[in-house]
Amino acid sequence: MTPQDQPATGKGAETRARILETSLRLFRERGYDATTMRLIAAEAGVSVGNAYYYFKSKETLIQAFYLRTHEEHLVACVEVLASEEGFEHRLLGVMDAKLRTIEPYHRFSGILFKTAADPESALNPFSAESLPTRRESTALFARVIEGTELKVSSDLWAELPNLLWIYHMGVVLFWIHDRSEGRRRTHRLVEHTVPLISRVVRLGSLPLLRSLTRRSTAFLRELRDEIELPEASDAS
Amino acid sequence: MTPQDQPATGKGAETRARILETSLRLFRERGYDATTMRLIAAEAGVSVGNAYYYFKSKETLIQAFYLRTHEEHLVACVEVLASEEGFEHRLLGVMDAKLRTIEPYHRFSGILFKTAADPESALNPFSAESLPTRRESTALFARVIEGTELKVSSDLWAELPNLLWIYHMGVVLFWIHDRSEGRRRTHRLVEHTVPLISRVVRLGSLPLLRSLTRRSTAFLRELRDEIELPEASDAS
DNA sequence: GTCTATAACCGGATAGAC
DNA sequence: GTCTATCCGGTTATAGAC
Repeated sequence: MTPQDQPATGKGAETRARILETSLRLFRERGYDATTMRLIAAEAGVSVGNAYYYFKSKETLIQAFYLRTHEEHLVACVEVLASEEGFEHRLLGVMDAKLRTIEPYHRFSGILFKTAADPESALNPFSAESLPTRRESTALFARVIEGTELKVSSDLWAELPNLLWIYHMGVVLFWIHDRSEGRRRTHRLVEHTVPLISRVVRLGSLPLLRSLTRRSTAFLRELRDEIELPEASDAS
Repeated sequence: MTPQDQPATGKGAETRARILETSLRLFRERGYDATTMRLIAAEAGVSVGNAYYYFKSKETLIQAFYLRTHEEHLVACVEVLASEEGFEHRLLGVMDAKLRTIEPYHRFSGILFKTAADPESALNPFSAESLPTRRESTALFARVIEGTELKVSSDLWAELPNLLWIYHMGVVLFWIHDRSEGRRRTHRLVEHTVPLISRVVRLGSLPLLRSLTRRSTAFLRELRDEIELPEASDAS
């Protein structure tokens, strides 16, 4: 139906790609607000109406950006995940890869979180529409803990990928607001919090903390089920 | 100079108030987007240009909303903070008061926090412009721990208000995305996490976790200083 | 110097012709 | 699938009234 999702392989696919590339370049170069739809259209050599034929709104272009950086992140993680074995090194590597992947877009990141914070927007990472992407992203963190020496209880093991995904969202939030040169503060944050997480996770297995861990994971699981199941409200 | 901050006590003060009340009412009734500046002006019985004379942008109206709910929250906390003595009860009371205060605005909270999330915006809670409000809000959490039986090391004690403020921001973020009836999920989240925080804080004093706590609080303090000092960059 | 009103401008989005 | 013309709403310029 709409040519707005999978460009498939028609003639217009090339036009679509041209508009997308142009807009991402302009976002990088001039930021989001300064990049008007009229400018994107002009630079891509199409009319405004035509740009809207392929992307139903300016925001939609952001979604394309998300997808792209996510894919780039996956690629950037391949090496660490293949070579490193320790939990800390793997997590650190994945987080570093993330920061490196999104850095070129820092200037335009403001708008990202802005739209991401809107509960109405399909772009927000907690929305039902984002579930597939979220699952994929969480799967990455599952790979971080798979095949490591990490010894944790099975209930924590099941929730850990989600917890790490949330942690990673928090880091991105910090990054967005980070005005230090080269995002120095965010890098320090990661370097400091990754070992912290590692230690806390290991501590969670101690008998002393067993009941606390168990209750927390149970609650987490319940919340997650409730949210991921498409509004299976009270009455059937 | 600008009549946009303190209305003082002139004749225009009444006009300003009328515009503000009208817009807040319309936001509640029709949502943010459906409330145009032209409509606000018409309903308030002024011209569009006049509305802009008192509020430099539509966003500014949101700032007024913030201020109002913050003040309402303070009032709503007076009782718990005066009567309760235990840390858990005090924190729970303050969080409950928060949720109760903002609940009437849940419908259009998305847009509110959307603009607040923009790093460029003076409205965002992490901005330099928000420092005074942030300090005030953090002070509220300092009052939560003051005069309780809570026994924690002095370094953690110093950082705890900030940590609780961040926790409270996270809860609000969850609340924004909470579509359950009566915000049931958020309430459960608070009920579950408050005791968890209490337990973790107490555990932090154990010898086993002493070094972990010390290193974390040191890092937190450093980060906070760096952020709160107005960009005291490398070179003087 | 305080306040008000009208007429634009600008950019996101849409309608409808080709 | 592509274009032109147009709408709509936030915002600003400007001219002036009290």
